[in-house]
Amino acid sequence: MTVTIRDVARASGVHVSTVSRTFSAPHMVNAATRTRVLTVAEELGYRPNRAARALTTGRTHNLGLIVADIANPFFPPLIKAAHAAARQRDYHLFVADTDEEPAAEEELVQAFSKQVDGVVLCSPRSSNKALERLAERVPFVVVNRRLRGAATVLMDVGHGARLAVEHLAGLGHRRVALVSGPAGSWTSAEIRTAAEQVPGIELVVIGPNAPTERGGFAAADRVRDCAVTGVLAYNDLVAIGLIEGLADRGLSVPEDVSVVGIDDIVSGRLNRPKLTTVAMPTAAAGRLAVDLLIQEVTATTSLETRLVIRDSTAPPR
Amino acid sequence: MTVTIRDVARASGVHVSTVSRTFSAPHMVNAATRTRVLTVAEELGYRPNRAARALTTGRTHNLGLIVADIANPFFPPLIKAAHAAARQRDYHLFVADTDEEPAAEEELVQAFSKQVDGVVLCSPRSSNKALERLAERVPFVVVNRRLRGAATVLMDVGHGARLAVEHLAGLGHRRVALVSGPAGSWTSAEIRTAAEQVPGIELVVIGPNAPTERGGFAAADRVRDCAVTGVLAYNDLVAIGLIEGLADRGLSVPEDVSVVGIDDIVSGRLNRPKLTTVAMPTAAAGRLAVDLLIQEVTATTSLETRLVIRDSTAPPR
DNA sequence: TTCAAGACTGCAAACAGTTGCACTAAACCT
DNA sequence: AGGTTTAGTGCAACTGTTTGCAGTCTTGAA
Repeated sequence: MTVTIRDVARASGVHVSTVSRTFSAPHMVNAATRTRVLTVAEELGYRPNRAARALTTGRTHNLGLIVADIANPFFPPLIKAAHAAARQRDYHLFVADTDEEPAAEEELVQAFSKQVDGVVLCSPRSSNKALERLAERVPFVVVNRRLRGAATVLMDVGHGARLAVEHLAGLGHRRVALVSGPAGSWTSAEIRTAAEQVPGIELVVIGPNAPTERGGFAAADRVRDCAVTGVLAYNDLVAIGLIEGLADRGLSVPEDVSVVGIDDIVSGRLNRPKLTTVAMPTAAAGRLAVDLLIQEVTATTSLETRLVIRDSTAPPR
Repeated sequence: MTVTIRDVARASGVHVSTVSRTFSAPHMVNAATRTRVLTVAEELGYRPNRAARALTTGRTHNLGLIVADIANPFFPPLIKAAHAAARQRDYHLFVADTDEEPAAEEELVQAFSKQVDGVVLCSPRSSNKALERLAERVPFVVVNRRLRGAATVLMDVGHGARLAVEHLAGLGHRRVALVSGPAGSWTSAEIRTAAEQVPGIELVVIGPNAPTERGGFAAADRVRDCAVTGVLAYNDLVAIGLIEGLADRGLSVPEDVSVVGIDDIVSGRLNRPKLTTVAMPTAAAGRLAVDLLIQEVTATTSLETRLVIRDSTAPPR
């Protein structure tokens, strides 16, 4: 049924090992035989079986990518870039979704372990111990989480948050709210410590909140009650939900309160008002993560973020 | 290094075949030995090697999913649902992105073929012939494309388009534009033929257009020039771009012109005005596609769509 | 008591490749 | 001419698991 290396060997009058080598070590075989084997292989429609190859070499040429929620608009650009980078080096990409369930991370890594050469873990929520245990099973790189000993790619959201709050300060705001993210999120912690350090700004922290539009919507009451003129939201979805919630309460953005988001998802660009936000280099992170994985270098890199000023911020009344 | 079935066999004093059976055919092994093997396996941290298993059984327990553009907001919910369905049956999912390049479809399927038990192809653009050729290599199901002989899941966008145009008619519109999608798209053709059949409506077709916000933006001039009061756009991104383009030209939605999109992506819900749109059951399609694949049934199913009326449509001036 | 049936388990041959080693023949060097 | 290197190829063992077949040991029935 399926054509194997032996069929090609027979049809081209050489031993299987020669066929094997024309594919995995072409320089070791005579040019003439090589082309003969290749044409025969082409005719027969032979493709090396990667699973079988993996068995002896131990390398699968597959990578795993684990995110909390594929449908969260933050991730697709990252996934896309990771896929492109993998493809470029002839790797295939498993994609998995933990559904925001930390336990699923561990299980997925385990399940992947024999089938991939490495996995990239985005914003993992598992404990350090659990991650270290996993590191013994399969190489991985973590994105947006600090982890000793593992390859890491960080997006410098702290810097972005500082820029955002400074932007608000520059517009004349003095009292701003931080509508924070879920408890235990590295990103959320980074944002907070950075925001707190901006001089001349009185920061009130509201949270933790779900990292969703709904979470932002639900925080609207508390934002209104704490008498701020500016808000930094955990991410764009939260910002959009918050803007909607504020509108329901008669407050308009940016006239009554300025809101800045984080991530720069497309919905933010399409939203009215267009969101001022901290652009996260998600594509670069995805690409870099798989490159690190493939090259087996364990470095920790921090990617630049930048502030994109659009229409949701203005001087206070 | 890595613990194999032999290690478990040795440690629990049975033959490897018994260990194998405790995992793949538990009912064939004595309860006592089974538990012994399982505890030993647990202690040693043994996980069956799927690649090796695939070699003898021919089943990899992997599936492939190919879409045109992972970052297109239409797809992530589909991918997520497909992943969940796969996971539920202990399958892993390769995800790939053709970058809107039809040639990539064929190449990706080829590359996947030995490594998956089947692939789901979303809105493929390859020729029928090419697809039939691929069908010989690996089972697949196509989404949003009609293909004889292959398992198919369709979203009944024609019906949705008809509802949309009827909705406009009901509001009193008489002349509406169809801002169509890319040439050769099955979906676009479906929309068109359905929209043309609504009585009492004079339809002017504008296109083909890129299926993006930019495409919609670029169509704004032609929409203005053709003196319509209502528009059906190929998808929500086009609709949003169009609304923006119209605003630039001093036309507001829905006061001056009503716009209805298709897909019901989140950006449409978050957009101002909130988009009236045809909701596509993407999650259901993803789930169904992998179920069909796993169960190896080749049926063709058509999923219901429905009209969601929000704020971008109103009676004409 | 004897025999057949059934429940477990072991044996060994696959599955589709890779790779260290051995071998041959040609090319190169004095 | 003789020896040494080198290029190319074949041989066979190995990767981790499954599975048809055969063997052993119980168990139940006649």
